[in-house]
Amino acid sequence: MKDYINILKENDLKVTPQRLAILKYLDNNMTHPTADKIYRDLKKNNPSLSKTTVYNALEILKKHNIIQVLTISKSEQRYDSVGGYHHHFLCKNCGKLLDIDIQCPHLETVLNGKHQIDEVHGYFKGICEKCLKKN
Amino acid sequence: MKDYINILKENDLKVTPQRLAILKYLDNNMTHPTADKIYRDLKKNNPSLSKTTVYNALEILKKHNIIQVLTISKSEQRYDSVGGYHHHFLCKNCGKLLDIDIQCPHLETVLNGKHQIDEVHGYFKGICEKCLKKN
DNA sequence: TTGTCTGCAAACGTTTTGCACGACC
DNA sequence: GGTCGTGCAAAACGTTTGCAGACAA
Repeated sequence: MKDYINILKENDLKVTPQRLAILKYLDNNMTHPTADKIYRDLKKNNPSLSKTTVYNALEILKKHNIIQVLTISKSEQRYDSVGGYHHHFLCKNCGKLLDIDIQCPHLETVLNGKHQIDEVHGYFKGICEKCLKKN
Repeated sequence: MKDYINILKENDLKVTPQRLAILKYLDNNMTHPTADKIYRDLKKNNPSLSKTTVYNALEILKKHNIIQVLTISKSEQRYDSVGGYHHHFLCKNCGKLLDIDIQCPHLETVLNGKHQIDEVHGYFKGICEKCLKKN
């Protein structure tokens, strides 16, 4: 188990139970949840939790590059603990959001000659393996 | 000038002045506007235009792959006439959304073995050339 | 103690929905 | 005449803001 307390301290962030819970939740959750999903799930064990706190915590964790925001789904943001450089696939049939562990360093290299690239998001949409087999 | 009427007809879509205006606007606009921007600009020459119509038209054009939706900016969707396969760069400083005309066929090829890939979105974020020179 | 974080409620901006009217085949 | 598109208003949804009290350092 990761030392979430130190992750926060290393980034000069105050350690609060809420931040720890969110950090831990994201790190153990491969579903790339929305802020609302995080809120609803964590509220079960912490009934006083507020949505504002979830948004605040996500915002500050994002600023320190501890987590990243995915905008692959329209009209809602999904969150991801930044465990190595990877891309994402969204199944338009079942809605699952999967990690894609292949890269394309080619693109970033070419681009970095002109603009300064801070973030790279590869979003693929279609029908996932499981759904293909069903039909 | 493209034959927007035929684009609609080929897709078995009814031809209306509103759809034509939106199609033409998107095709001649490199800024990847939001639905609201499209609405505000087109309303100048067509005061009776409603937002619902803009959303309806964008939705049906999207379904027929005549246009595509970009989710690179958070909390708002931007639209793009699908003129060839390309990626996008968002400048976090000036907010400009630029077309990137390089590709990475590698990724899609690998992925297509497992999942069925219908859409590929490459989103790059950082500081654009112009903003870099200013500072 | 001091500055920051939390939690509530209200506001906000974008997108969606329900419905009546109008246009077109 | 029946289907589909339009336009208005209202609702829905995710997110942000203002503020008072609570907490971490």
